[in-house]
Amino acid sequence: MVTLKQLAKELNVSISTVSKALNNSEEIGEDTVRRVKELAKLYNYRPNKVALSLKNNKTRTIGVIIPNILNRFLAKVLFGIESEATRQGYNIITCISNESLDKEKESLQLLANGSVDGFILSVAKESQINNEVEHFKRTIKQGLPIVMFDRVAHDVLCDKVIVDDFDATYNATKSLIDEGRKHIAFVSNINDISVGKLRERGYNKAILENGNLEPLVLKIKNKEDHQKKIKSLFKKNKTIDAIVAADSSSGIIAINTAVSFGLKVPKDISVIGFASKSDSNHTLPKLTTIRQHAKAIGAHAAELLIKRIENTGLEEDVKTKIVKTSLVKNESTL
Amino acid sequence: MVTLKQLAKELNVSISTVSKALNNSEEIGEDTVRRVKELAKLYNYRPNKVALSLKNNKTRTIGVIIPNILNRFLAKVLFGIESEATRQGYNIITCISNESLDKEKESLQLLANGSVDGFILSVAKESQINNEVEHFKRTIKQGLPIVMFDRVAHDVLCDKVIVDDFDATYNATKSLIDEGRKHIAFVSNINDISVGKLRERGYNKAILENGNLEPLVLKIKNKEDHQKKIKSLFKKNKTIDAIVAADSSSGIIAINTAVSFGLKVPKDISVIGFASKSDSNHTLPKLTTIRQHAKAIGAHAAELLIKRIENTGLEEDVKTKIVKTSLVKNESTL
DNA sequence: TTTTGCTTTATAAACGATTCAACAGGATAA
DNA sequence: TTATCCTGTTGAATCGTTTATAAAGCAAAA
Repeated sequence: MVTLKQLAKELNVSISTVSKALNNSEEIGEDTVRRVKELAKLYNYRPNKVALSLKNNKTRTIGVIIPNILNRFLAKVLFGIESEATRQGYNIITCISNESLDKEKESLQLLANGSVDGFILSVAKESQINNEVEHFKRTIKQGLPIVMFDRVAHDVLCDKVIVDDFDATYNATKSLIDEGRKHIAFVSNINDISVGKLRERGYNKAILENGNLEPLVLKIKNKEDHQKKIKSLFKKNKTIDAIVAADSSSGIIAINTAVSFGLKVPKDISVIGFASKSDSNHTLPKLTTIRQHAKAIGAHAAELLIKRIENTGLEEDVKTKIVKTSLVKNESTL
Repeated sequence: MVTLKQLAKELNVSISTVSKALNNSEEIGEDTVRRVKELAKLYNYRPNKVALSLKNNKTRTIGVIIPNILNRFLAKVLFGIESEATRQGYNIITCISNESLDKEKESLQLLANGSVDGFILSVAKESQINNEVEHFKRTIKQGLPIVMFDRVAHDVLCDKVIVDDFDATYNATKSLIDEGRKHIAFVSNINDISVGKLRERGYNKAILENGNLEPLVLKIKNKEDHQKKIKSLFKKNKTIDAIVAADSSSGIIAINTAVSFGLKVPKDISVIGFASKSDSNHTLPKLTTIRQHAKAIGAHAAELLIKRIENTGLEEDVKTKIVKTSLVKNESTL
């Protein structure tokens, strides 16, 4: 990589002259500017990012800590973050916490040494279960802003981007009631995280509001055989005529299980689930889904963080942005 | 963030004394070392990463350019890269090329300014179609090593990690022949990339080796309705009794379509596809899959790159590592 | 002639760390 | 007494930038 020093030497001028010439400073003579720019172009000179970061005490880099990259929703949020960050001239350093509290702590520590200007993260399952938030607070106190998305820690004062989980399942359940469904079950594989609990509450509210219905909730633990549990739900409850799934896997498995049991979807049974577009297009019939607009969530998070990074001093109040879900009617509902 | 300077001032010693004390230098007196370490701990001092990078001309950061983060395989490779990189004390900066040549070029350019020590990437679709490789060569000439995985550019001299795509479909097809299948179709949604072509050739070879069989290939373009195309394949070819799918979507859709047509899987028809574990567990029956060991691929790529970064000078010959697939028999084959 | 002002370029400091070279000051050897 | 050797510490250079300050050269004004 060429440096200012090398250009300066070859041109027989000082380093500062070269720097100023490249930055179109008025101070430098036209002729010199031209000569400098020509040589810089020839050698494809780019200012060294690391040197700039040191000088400016800004890295234009965001640390992103994701619990699980194989989760389609989280992957898509990451995509949104990357897009918006790139658009604004920021890079992202990605760490995967693997749902582990220790890895999450470690990643924060490791990047809070000048590597990044701030963090975007979704809280690891283990951290949520243990309600551990000290590491977040410490990071913020160190002067590094955090934006949390989806799974957030309410006790931490920082910007947040969340989904209207409660309303989403409430509305989905209501739409099934409006279809005339009488035995609506709720299936969840994510009952240990905040988001999962909110979704269950939304379902419950819709069911209980209607005096004639009984809630029926199946909570599946991570280690259990997902297909088996759902199959036995169907076997034990022959009257089920609709399902609200709190996560992508549950929705897909539910629809496939129903079909394999010879049930007609959506004639005999309706299914609504949280899923990405591509996942919902893979089932047959195509799954009616609650779309979370993951990319937009990521973009909002990046936007909020960058704003905060660039407006330190202003100390604005923290914001919570709610990204509304939409119910996309496909073929698995009436 | 505390700096050496601040510690030095508070302790009334020089910066170099503090630095040496923290690095356990023999030169510094015991007592001083203790005092320095205590204060450093109190203030939670961490050496500034940016300053170190500038000094050492090494960032311990890897640039990763991924065509599409929503692809489960690529996401899992990223996971493998991240794990291995973290294990070796490296960070990763992730860029998403979105299958675009321009974005790929841009990302390389943008990070080749001292931000990273090298690159791991899978070639964007557009770059492969146009057979554009100059930007890779330029980067390598600049002194930044590249490791390519999965979709590689054969004309570029660099380390590579690939899958035995040809053998994978060859063996899968043969196993279907051994089951006694007579009408084996090949379905692909990725025919425009190198990997897809290799997979088709493996299938073709197995079919043609057996004198009695006819190849039947369905190539689906990205814009087409995936489900529709596969449905019409079934309708037009009632005798199909097995399917080899070149990509995850095709396999899943094929199995769901077969089931919805009332075919018994695997009694009437077998399906084999490339898929992740979780995707193959979502179909019913569970999809027999060609497993690519994506995480291992990522880990190998990171290992190769780090080795090359740390052994510059040695100028070893470039290596191509082939990670063998395995055929995991689930419930969609006999 | 001297002062003032303008244009253009150079010098130096700073960011935060490491490390080579220098240097006190006391102990030991010659 | 003087040279030599430790021990513990400090100063300065370096990485690649930017930028405030200094300065050089020259023309115009006083």
